[in-house]
Amino acid sequence: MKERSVYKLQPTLEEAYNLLEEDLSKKRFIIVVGLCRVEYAGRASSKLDWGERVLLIKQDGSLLLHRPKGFEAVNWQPPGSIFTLKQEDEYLLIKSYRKEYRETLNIAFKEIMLLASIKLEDEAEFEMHLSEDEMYESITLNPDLLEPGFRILSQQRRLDAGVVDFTGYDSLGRYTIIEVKRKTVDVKAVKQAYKYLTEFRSKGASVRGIIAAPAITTEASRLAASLELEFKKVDLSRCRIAYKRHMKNSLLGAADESNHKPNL
Amino acid sequence: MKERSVYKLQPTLEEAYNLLEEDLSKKRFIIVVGLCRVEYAGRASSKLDWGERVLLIKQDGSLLLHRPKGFEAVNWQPPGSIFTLKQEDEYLLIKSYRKEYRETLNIAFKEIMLLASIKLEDEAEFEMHLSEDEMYESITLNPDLLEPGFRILSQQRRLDAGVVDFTGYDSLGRYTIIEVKRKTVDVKAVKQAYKYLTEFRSKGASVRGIIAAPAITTEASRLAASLELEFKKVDLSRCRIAYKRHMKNSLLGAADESNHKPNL
DNA sequence: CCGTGGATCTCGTGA
DNA sequence: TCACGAGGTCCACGG
Repeated sequence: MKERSVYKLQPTLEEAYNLLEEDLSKKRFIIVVGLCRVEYAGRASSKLDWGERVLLIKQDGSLLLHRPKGFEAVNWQPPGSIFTLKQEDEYLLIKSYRKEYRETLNIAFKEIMLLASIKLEDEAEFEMHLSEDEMYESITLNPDLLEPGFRILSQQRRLDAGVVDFTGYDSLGRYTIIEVKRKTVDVKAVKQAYKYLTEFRSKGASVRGIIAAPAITTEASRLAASLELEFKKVDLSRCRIAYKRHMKNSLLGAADESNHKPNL
Repeated sequence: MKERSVYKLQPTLEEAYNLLEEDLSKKRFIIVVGLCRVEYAGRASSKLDWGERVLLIKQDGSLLLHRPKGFEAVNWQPPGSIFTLKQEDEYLLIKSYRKEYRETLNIAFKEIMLLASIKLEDEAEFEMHLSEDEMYESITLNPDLLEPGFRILSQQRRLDAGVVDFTGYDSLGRYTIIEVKRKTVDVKAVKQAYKYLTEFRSKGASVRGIIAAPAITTEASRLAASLELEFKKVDLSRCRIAYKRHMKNSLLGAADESNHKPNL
């Protein structure tokens, strides 16, 4: 462990103060579990009375305070905030200040059950698949995912009403515009697609309109039908396969790069 | 501490397995610091190779995995997800499954530096001031915050295009609709407000349109001007004062209720 | 259950 | 730096 980590159970507030001071300057990942009270002021303001919580302070100056329940942190500070420590009466005060919004977060600890600080190493690259971009990409590479025989004319074509994802001809040669959504289509998405369709038709074009997505809500489906917009179910796992096949092939072409490792 | 918490430094994976099994069944707040690899599949899918991270598992089944940097968790699971443990080869596998979206999150630990689990108690109520609701409330209580002499006719009135925050008459007796935003108005907000205005005017009414907010972007300002929508700057601190005054007064009137405490 | 809008949203991208 | 749009957004509230 060689100085990389410090753990302390039930430290006194003074011990905690001294440890935290070093942790913050050494920019370690800090975990504090204890009884605290919180005040926030900035874009809004909040108060939270005494309770047992888990505080995370990261090496980049981000802060998260978690209550025993719920996905979201109850109070936080994004990266880059500045910390100051104070010992006051019976409390250990951790103050965090964020310049951009002039936001302050004050946490007063009355009792600390655990203080841990560690220098963490994590250079891995986070790979997210099937973002909206990649869904488009997989369709571009394989328009049959939309409809057998579909030929793409344009992508991300700008209109007055916005940007339409695809235009092209279907297997019967009909001019078609396609709006792609990665997730369940709601009425909002249908209305947007209808705007595009209207814009084309107002220019006198005979256009077929398609919304392509993995799913659609019942109400959106009803609206789409009444607007003569077709819904096409797109299978995400098929997109995934098409995309991976593409990545693999393009990686083969750039195999030299795939062997690179960071120097660290 | 009486069984309330368990801390273990550098546990073997087998020790960790046994401890985690009990922690999960006892629904303790769990903190794991260690070297892990992550895979997620559900609405999207992601992969994260080996690295040192901090895992939080809460008593309500929410999960957060944090890297050494950044505000956001790299992977997560909202409350209610279900966990299973497995020991496989050299790894301790923590699986989390979320029914709603059929999402799975698999975390494989190769080494654990710290395992802590605690039964946390936190019954405090989180008080947030100056949410959008409270901004409305303060304006309702004191319409002069918008414009001296303004009289409110309706609040949150439903239209086809959405819900308009206020309608009423200004000091000159002109029928006016008001859209309130708690933060900087952007073009999107202006367009929305314009929809409301259009709906009223399409019914033949002569209507004045106002957007009230603490600030407006330059472009939104330009758009508002061209659409004949007025921007009214609302001072948040004045809202705050008005709101607090109201809360104080209403608390005086409901003093008996303020003494209630939950039975727990 | 779906649908809508807000958030101390955060975070990227582009002008 | 500002403005705008996306997010595995999450979350609360309405119908």
